[in-house]
Amino acid sequence: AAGGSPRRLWAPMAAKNVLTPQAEDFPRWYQDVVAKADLAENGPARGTMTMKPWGYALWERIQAEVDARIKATGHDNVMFPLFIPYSFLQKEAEHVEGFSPELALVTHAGGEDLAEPLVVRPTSETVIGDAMSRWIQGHRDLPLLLNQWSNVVRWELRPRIFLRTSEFWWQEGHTAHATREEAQEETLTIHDRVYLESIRDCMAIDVVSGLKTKRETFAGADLTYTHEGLMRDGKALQMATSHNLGQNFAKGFDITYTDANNTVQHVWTTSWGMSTRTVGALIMAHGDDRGLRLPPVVAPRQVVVMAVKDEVTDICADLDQRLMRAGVRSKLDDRTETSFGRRAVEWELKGVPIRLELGPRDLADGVVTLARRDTGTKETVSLDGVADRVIDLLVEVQDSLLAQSTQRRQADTTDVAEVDKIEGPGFFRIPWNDVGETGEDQLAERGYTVRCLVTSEEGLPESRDQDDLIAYVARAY
RNA sequence: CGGGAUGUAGCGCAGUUUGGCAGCGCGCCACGUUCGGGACGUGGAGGUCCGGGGUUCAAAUCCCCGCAUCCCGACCA
Repeated sequence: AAGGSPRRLWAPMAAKNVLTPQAEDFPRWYQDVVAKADLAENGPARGTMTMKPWGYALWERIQAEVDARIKATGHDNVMFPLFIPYSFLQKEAEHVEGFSPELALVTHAGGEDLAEPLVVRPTSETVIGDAMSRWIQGHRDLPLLLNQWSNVVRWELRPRIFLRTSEFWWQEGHTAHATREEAQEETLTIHDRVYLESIRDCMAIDVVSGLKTKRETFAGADLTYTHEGLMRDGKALQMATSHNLGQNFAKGFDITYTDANNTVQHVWTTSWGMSTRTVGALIMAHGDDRGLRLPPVVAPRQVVVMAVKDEVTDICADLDQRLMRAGVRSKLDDRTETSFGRRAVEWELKGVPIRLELGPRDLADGVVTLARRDTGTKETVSLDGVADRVIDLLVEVQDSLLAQSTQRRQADTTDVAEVDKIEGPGFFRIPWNDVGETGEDQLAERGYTVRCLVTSEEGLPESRDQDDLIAYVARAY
């Protein structure tokens, strides 16, 4: 390296150590995991994102789990237009006011200026509300349960890969009901079943579930429920929201039905969404110094079978097949022309929960070496019993990751009596009566927000006016 | 929009102060040796130095204008 500066000479060494997380530069660590796990890269336009195969496979797994749960609650999938006439947004006053600053508008198309600008959808309440007004006539048309998987655009000022991109992919559910009670029940069912199960049971992330304050409520909603996860650096992240929209959109779009008494009534609607942000949450909640750690339920590959030497690839292929027949998402790595260390590191960075390493020495002993990604430990298991052991261990790893998430959330939650005592990372529990909207504004000046309100039993409140509410306060992404 | 930086090979960067052959690491290609935890050697390919204008014998480098990106803040329904 003639003429090379000292810094240049140790660049390869430094490159191996960039994953070390430090509180003050956690986002940097996060970006390194995204890059080294080969999940995604920044897109050509500001704040956009190109998802790479491993990142997409992970998102696809999350989608599959969420979609199955949505279908189980009786919803049908639909597809609505990407472009929405600007006038649609203006039909609900709070909605347009809330979204205006971050809208992407198409003003020119087909070689001429458009008579009316088109909004690239930031969410689809308006265009779906327009359809609902035609699709719903009588009470026999209710409830109407729709879900859409789509990309939406919100021109946020500070994009961050996966966590807040200008364009993101999500699932948005939209429903219409005959009564307020039914709409509220739907909102809570989605929140407690579809979303909580997806986040807690599939992604192994423990959350605080509650009601948003007025300040944080979705533009156009009466009530917004949220799941707030706590990331490794003590900052909270909103992982999914469900909205009871009351009759706000029903009145704006004239969505009415004739009830059993031949009276025309406005419907009650809900909407709810969960996005690619959850991939970011997964990284931030479970990642460690060696990269991503994936919970087995959402891992695109749960096990990778590594052939250490060429002569064992056949037996490794058999093992891979055996695992797949046993219902395990297994992958054979027979790239023996690439060094073992490089391959092992690649699967670690990508977060595959279990690696099975099989070489001639193992084969001679009738065993296989099993490496756990979450703990970094290795064990030797007999070749005959490996499938059973793998299945048990996948469950154990899943449980262990959730337990770690729960433990972190509990350890990082502090009870305080005054707003002034809130300082540092983690959640702070404080009676909502002692905060109020004034206290909320004061907290905002110091970078804190009320993430959500819960009842004294940690349950979901039915209204923001209950007396016993506890506020969860934290810094947030 | 306010404050601060940056723009040079696919990626990460040096070179700009003091104008003088376009460089380094990683990655990529070929061959060989390796390869039970991020291998090494030799050779090679790869460039609109963000764009436009100016100064000069000569500009990545100096001057002017523009554009883009990143960081801090505001904003994040």
